Amino acid sequence: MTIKEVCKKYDITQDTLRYYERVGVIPEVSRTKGGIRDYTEQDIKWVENAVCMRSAGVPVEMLIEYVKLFQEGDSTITARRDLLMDARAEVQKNLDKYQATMDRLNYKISRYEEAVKTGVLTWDAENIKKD
Amino acid sequence: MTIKEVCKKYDITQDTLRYYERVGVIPEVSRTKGGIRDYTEQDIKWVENAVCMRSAGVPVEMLIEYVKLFQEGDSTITARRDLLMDARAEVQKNLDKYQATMDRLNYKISRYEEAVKTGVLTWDAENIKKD
DNA sequence: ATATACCTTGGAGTTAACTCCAAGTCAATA
DNA sequence: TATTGACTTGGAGTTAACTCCAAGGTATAT
Repeated sequence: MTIKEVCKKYDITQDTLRYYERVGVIPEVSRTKGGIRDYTEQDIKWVENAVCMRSAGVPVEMLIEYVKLFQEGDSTITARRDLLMDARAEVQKNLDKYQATMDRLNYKISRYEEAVKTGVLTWDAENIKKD
Repeated sequence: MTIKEVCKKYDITQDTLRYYERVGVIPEVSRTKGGIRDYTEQDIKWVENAVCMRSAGVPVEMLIEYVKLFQEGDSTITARRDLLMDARAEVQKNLDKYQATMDRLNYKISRYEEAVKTGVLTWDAENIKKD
């Protein structure tokens, strides 16, 4: 698979994909004789993983560390597990924050829907913040 | 309430709080005769809102726009509602991504837990990716 | 074979959101 | 009242994660 196809598949730019490879967010990708990237299934799995992790804010630094450990072989299995658990804790923390923000936005929007109908913006006694 | 107290309450730095005020993420904060910030309940509500929204990745630019509209008065109520709905859609999209990443991490970690016990890292037929 | 489009690399530039700094002012305490 | 610590401003610097660029190689269509 060419870089163009992979980029389209995951909706990222070629620059981003080359950058990921350059810094080690994904292992080195296989090439044609001419030196042009030709992604294997394996390569694509790594890309998919990177895109997913990045979309949840897992730092590039952490993905690099994971790939490095992976390439060192089975002796790093516990280290990799620990890294994944750290990442998970971080993602969960953010998930909770995002949920809290959704709750706040839903409340505010419900007040605004009301205001658009009645022409008056009101808040519960608890929330005398008027914003 | 002093800037120090507000920062402690929301676990942010004074620089960040002054920056928020400077660029308009929150409205101008009230001052003592000496010109020192003295946050009112209202001011603090704005800070709380900003911190919450930022923690879910709502861009500074969007918060600035909201404050601007708010200060223009009731004629901007529908515009503010629309802005909030845009923000909500964005937060929801990210929430979904975070959840997808949690699922992936949970699966990987379960495989690693197994590997730590048995010494062998295995994957389902579907997931022959070995990472 | 030659033009066209796409690919390569290394390195420089950009963006958002802080974060730090210098020079000076304010306030609480000995 | 003098000193100490916290506060003020405007502006410069930093960081993470891309994003762009130039010079050149590769591959496909005429």
